[in-house]
Amino acid sequence: MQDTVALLRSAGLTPTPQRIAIARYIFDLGDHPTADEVLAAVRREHSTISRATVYNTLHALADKGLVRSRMLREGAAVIDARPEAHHHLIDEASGKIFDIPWDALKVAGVSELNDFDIWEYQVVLRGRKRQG
Amino acid sequence: MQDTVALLRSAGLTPTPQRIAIARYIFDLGDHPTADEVLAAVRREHSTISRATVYNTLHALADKGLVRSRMLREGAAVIDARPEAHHHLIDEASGKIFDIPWDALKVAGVSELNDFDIWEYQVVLRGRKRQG
DNA sequence: GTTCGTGCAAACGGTTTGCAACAAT
DNA sequence: ATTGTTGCAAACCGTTTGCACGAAC
Repeated sequence: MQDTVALLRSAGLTPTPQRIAIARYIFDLGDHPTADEVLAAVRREHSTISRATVYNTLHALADKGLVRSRMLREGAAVIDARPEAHHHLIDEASGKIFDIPWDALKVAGVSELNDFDIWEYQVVLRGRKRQG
Repeated sequence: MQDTVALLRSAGLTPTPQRIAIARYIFDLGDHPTADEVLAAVRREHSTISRATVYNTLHALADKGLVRSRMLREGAAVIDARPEAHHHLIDEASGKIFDIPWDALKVAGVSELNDFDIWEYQVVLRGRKRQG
């Protein structure tokens, strides 16, 4: 909605109808769609939108730090609507990716890796959602 | 060498010259090459080896649990010569991937993720090797 | 002679690029 | 007029697949 327009504008991106639709889909969904899923979803409103525009917009959003591209699925990158640090759990039964809040896990020992300057890390977990 | 032949045989894979060369390269290197890097390296000895054979062998080795394919590089999977649990540090200056021993980091809170059965996790760190 | 492995080529899927048309300033 | 955005098509790259040849038991 207007939030999305303002968000795009404040990031220095002209809020075109296509970009608004892409951004709205990504941020409303809050999930981890692939570029193709974004394309398919936005095609419902904008039947003529092209793959190139989707990739252009995703790159622009990533450059501005509004989203992040993450390699959590085989074959395709996924768009992460939350650029702040958090962990990821991959449900290997459904393929779904769940965000795990940063504070839900504590990693000890990072500062002892003295050979490296670490500026980011995350835990990637694989498992299955419990039935019930 | 003979170790590699024995390794392949004990995994139920006929030790052909190509497979020996591929396995030897992967395990001697101990690094995280892409399939294409394996191909290029093995081409030095076996100039006629094909991409298909490399992929076939990598899949076979992965099926037998001798290596793992990991999504740690953009665009291409990398071969991990160590199937046992450990963490990974990606040097964003060189692109190199370093193994971090399992015991070097402690992750607390995994067992409190009650909605999921977790059967594997790792920490993925990004940073840069300190000069010196 | 059946099985398995190899090599070639084509296909495939995700992503990138070049370019012409078009909008907005 | 310049700048930035879109859409199309082609290219590109990593990976997979189909198939015929050849080696091994």
